[in-house]
Amino acid sequence: MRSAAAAAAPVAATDPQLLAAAVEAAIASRSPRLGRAAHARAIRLLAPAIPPFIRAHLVNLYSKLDLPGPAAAALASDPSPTVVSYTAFISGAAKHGRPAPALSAFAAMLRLGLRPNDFTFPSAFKAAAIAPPSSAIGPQVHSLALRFGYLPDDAFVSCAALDMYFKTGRLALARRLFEEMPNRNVVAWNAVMTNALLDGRPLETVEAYFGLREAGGMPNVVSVCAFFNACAGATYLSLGEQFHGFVVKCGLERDVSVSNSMVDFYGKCRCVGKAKVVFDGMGVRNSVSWCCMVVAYAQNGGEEEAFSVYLRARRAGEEPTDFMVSSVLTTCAGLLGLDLGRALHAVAVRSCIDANIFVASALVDMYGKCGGIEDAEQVFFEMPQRNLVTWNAMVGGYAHIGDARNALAVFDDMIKCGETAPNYITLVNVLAACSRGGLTKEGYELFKTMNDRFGIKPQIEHYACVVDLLGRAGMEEQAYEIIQGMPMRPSISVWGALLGACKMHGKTELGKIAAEKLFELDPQDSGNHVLLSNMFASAGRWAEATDVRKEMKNVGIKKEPGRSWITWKNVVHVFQAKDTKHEMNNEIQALLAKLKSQLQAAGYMPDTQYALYDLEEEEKESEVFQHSEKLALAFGLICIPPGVPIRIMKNLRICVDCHRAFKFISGIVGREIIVRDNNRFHHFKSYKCSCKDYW
DNA sequence: CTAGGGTTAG
Repeated sequence: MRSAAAAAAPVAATDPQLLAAAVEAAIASRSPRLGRAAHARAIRLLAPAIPPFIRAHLVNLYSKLDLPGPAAAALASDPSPTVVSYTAFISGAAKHGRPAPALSAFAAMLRLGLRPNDFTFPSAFKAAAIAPPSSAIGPQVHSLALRFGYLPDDAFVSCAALDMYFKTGRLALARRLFEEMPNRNVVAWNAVMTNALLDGRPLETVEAYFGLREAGGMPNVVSVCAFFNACAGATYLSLGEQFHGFVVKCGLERDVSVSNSMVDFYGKCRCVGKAKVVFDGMGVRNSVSWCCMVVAYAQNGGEEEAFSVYLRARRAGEEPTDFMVSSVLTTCAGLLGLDLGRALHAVAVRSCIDANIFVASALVDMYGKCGGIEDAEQVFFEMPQRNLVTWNAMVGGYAHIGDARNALAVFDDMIKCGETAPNYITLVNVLAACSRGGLTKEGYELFKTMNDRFGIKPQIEHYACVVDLLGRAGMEEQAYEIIQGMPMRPSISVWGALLGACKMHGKTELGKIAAEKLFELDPQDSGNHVLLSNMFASAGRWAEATDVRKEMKNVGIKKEPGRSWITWKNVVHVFQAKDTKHEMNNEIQALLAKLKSQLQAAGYMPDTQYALYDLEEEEKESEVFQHSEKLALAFGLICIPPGVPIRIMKNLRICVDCHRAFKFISGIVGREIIVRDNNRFHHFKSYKCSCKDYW
């Protein structure tokens, strides 16, 4: 901020030194506006005789601020450009990911007979490293550097060449250059370490580090970051912990980037506590530090903590960056916090980062997961560019609400557009959409042809989807055959899908088989036991239902209590079945009684098949009328004004009777009701649900 | 006045 103020201060004299200082300040402020002002001042005060070094300053100014047009104009308007102006231009263009202008400027200076120096070559290599790898530009720059005598002796030039060979995928050439380097410094080792990381070979990063140490070298900040990064990627927890000790001894942990990479490392190794210790101990933090801490919580099930770290960052004066907003949005998706997500969308718009592809994709994902499909569509259709993750998020959004038609349509668009090939996640989402939307034939066809059409072999998740798909449609036996023909061991989700289907269609015997497999794979899970017990109960096989319950008790498995919650005026109201503790219990009970008679008048019959024990019908009826989701709905109907959709969350699947009742209630009282359970969304409107009773 | 290797996200 100080530098911005300096740049804004008027330059009174035509003193070139003062002007140069103003240009430096404009660069530091990273503000194109101040940069243009500095340029205008230079032209006004010094034209027509601008000293050569000021011209180089101006080229540098525009290049550093990433204003390619003005930078090129400033260079072109210079009657006698120097190596320095050209190098500044090349450097800026390379830094901002514009290899083409950088390399053509390099060619232009050669044509003018200007001799590239030891500053020029590193920037030229940097540009060559990000040029299309098919072009042979990198080796050409290499031979020039040889001819001008900067290779192999100049350390800066050779390190830049090394990095270029790695980044353009010429591994053999890179390794040979590395072997032949006479001055193999830390930066050379770092280039090996970081490029191994980029190519997904963390073990090689660690090995290169030990190579550096054996050669008697000392790691610097970059080496340390790369090492932690490798440990994070490969979850080498104890190696990273040992390294942490060493880093502290060297005093390198005082560097912000090093500490950031430690926070990230501990987070990725599922040690949020240790991440927090590092974060709390940091004397200086930057926006990346806050972001690493948010991500550490978010990726370890600490959505609330992640969000509160974000709020702390904002209070500490951090601007919301694209990194931060996209990270926090995933926590909103996890919390199902549509309101929080909307608020973040507004933040993104205000900070002009809502079109960033990461942010926009995160928005599509968040809206899709939080039940705001129209908002997801709007973001999706308005974004300037899309990539694989964006498409997957949109298809996934449709899958969540079971809109198979639109999921298939978007998938079709993706294929037709031809820029992005689908991956296995895309196909999981499409199959899941078909399954939930009841497009059995289309889904099954896609499953059978996905390898031929897209070169994606069905993996375990695809099998789980297709078992679900067939199972929901009442083809449990066919699903079972597919399971038996699987080339890999069926997972929990595969057997779970079969069990769910058997429960849905009362295929008790096959369900028993699936349940037993599940008990083997995950003996502590309560959900499967409950499902099997309920299945016996609905078949009237009460003795077996009770046996399963007893077994659960013996093994010490507790059923997770069903909970539903609803947010009203920023307060979360949580309900459990038969809950009477809520402050508005009397009003809730009164409304439920009234609804019950309205429902019966409308032709609703309670579905008591899943009431847990062998009770008399009437008792079962009152039992299902105290389910947590019904209590939450009654509360919502009392508090939330007409016209506003009522959004309810549940930690387990919505119960069959509640589902039936909600359809009636949505029609009787003319309200939109949206239930998000642990499986999917249900949109109730005018006696119907978006799932078409197929879930 | 110009230079190499770097931390965070969907």
